[in-house]
Amino acid sequence: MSVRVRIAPSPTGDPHVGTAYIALLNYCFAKSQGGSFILRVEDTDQGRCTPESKQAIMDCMRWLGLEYDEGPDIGGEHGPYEQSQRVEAGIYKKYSDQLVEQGDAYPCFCSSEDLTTMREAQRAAGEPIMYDRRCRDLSKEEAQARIDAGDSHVIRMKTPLEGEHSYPDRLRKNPVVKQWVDVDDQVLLKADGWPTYHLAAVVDDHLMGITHVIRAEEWLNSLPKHTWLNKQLGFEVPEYIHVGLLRNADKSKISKRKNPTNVLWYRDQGYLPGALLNFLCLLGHSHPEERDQFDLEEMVRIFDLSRLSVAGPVFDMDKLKFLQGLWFRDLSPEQMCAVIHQSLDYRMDELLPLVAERMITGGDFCNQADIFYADDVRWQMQDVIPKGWDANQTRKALDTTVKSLRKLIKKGKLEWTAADIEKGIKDIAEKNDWKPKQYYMTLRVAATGRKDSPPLFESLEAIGQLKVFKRIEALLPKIR
RNA sequence: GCACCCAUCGUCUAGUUAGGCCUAGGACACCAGGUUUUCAUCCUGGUAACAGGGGUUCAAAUCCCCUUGGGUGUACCA
Repeated sequence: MSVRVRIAPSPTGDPHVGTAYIALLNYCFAKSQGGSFILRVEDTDQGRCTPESKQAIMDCMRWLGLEYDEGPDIGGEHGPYEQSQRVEAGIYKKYSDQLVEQGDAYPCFCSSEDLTTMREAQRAAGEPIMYDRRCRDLSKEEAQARIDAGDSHVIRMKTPLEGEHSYPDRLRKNPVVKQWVDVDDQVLLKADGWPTYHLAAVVDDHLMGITHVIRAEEWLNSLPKHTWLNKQLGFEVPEYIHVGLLRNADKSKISKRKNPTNVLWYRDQGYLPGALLNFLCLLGHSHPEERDQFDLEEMVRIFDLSRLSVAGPVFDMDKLKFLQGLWFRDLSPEQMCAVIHQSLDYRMDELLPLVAERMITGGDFCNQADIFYADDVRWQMQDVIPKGWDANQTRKALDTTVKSLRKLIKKGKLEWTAADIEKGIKDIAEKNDWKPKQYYMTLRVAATGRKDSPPLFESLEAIGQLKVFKRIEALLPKIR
């Protein structure tokens, strides 16, 4: 039987670098086995999924060169490849009904308030937090009566109450063992009639003939639910393989607060897809001859699941930059030229309005726009410390700014847009009684390295939250 | 809280599946030197790790146990 794998992202927000990572591993595995790589969009969360995000995921895959053999926009024998369309076809409902009929699932009428109360009580009592199964043993008649009466309900899986689930994940030394008592009666069908991930993924993997599921470690805990669902539905269980999560430098799960996680950011910033892929491949995997630089074709050639490590690797931008440098300098002048044009194009609509009035010739764009691309900023200390302020005052102002803005972002009170940034910074200025003349100048110089730059708040937005903070924090210890 | 996963230089890793070839190799970063009008590239060299404790064994980074540390999950999100 030929290998079939899939990448199943949820189109909420920007295409994530973690998705690209898992996609790469699946792609390499499939291609190294002569198999197929499939894109399936899991848009069953009606509140959060957007068509723009779906499009961005497909653009992102194409940009990376991870061409899928079947997917939403190219079709295939097992379509549709968007779960929203499959919901309409009644696919999930059918299997949910089957489980209920078999006695492997049941309707649950608990409201979200009921559940919150229940969880709070469990937390207070120091008990495990999971559904207490109060609807599990409702009689068929009673349940049917409530459904007929139009009571809002979900369908939950009726997990085994005893025994253990053991699974030999091939990346791990020992089988992964979990007691059934620790497994929750997971919701399969929501009150709106749409499936949750668990049902949808298992059903679609089966229907699409998926043989191997290479996914992130965050799914490991729900593995018993998935193997169980497969079995109760009479499906052949695909092989599940769980790989380590990408991490921030502090080892927490990678997040956009601490790393650029939007793949399109790398594209717009002028990174080469090959370099990004090369870097991603080196996380968790290694070349048998310990080589560092190699392309997708080579990755497919050397890819070997037994060479995949399980520990979650730290996403190290320094290494990415090193590889990107190697890749870029390998380009012919013609290729470089094309890449430069393209990366300029990606951001031209955004950046040109900012710098246009300061330009005299076309070439001036480079002089003005460097602040948006640079990784390292060099400051003249006499520019950093404005007239009327001393080193301490300057340091304090910059430090306070970063801390305050970070706090606002964390609380969800600040989106990284010019308007929000302006509001945040004006508040800080007022609170501390700092005059814009000095305060804005020191911010401008700290963030851009220059006294002459486009409007402050728009510039900060365009430079990006991560770079702004990074630059200021790099500057702080140098102020004296 | 409860459950599960993981553990070699600061980081990515080789070595672990088949214990000896490991006085633990490579790469990034960092430091020093060389090339370069400068910077970068490039070249040379250096600092730096088997988390701790018990076993098993003639022999353990490699196998087992405990501790510690880190991570994830615990949603009508995926």
